[in-house]
Amino acid sequence: MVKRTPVCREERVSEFIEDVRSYLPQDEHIIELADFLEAFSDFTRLKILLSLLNRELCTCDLSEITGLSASAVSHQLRVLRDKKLVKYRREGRNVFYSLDDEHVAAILSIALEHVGERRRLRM
Amino acid sequence: MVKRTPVCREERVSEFIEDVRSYLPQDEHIIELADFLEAFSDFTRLKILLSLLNRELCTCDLSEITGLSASAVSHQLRVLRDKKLVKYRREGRNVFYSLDDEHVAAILSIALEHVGERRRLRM
DNA sequence: ACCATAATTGAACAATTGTTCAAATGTTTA
DNA sequence: TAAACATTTGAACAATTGTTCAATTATGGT
Repeated sequence: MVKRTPVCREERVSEFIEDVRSYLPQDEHIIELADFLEAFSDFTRLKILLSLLNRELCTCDLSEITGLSASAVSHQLRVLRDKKLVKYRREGRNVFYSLDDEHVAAILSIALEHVGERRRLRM
Repeated sequence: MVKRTPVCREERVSEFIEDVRSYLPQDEHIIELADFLEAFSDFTRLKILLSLLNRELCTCDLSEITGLSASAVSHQLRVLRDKKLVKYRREGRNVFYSLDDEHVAAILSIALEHVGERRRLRM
């Protein structure tokens, strides 16, 4: 019996698949990527990030702005800190947060553009 | 008793908070944004998207490339379709998928740059 | 009409997530 | 050293997620 691996690419299968694979980052790096992008996936975290797009804010500001408890905000800020989307500095009793770098701002604005465009196209 | 709302911004509180809020998109739009960005948060979906960065691929190719069952891939493709990250066309028995627009590719490359940079900084 | 291949679907399950609540830690001022 | 405010933490819980498995739909070839 002949080897009958996936038929959708016939004989070319292994080299074709290998070619596409060769352009992919290593699994380990894709995991890092997913970990980073996952931070953008929650409503509360996005609201925090969008607020920080304009200026540095403390936990208690963010609690007021989002209408969530300081605890809930702090838990999400920890996620954003761990995934390196925000940086922070303490000033007296307050801890002020800001976006970590321009990549974070860039992703937010491209995504805003995308959904804005889609909305205009009625989707 | 005097009104004692959040103390971290004293009397300026309401106007300050309102000012930050005024720059935020409506909640409804933040939900759309989260919905879109959430699609990037999973390892498998990311691998699919990164594969499609180079060329159009059918479900069975993607199954081979990712090493996942056709069913698992198809479930994730449905998510990507619903959230408008990919478009598709049928050709005979095969359904070919490709990235929906440049925004998707742009987000992927900025994110790759971000984690690459972070990696170089040993984080 | 039948069979093989391709793709999708629905139900089920374990695993993960985000919030709440209560308690603890820092920091400043009296 | 108290008391007040700001922030963080850990445990617990409901809700959501991604995969597997079995069944179904779709298309093309014989």
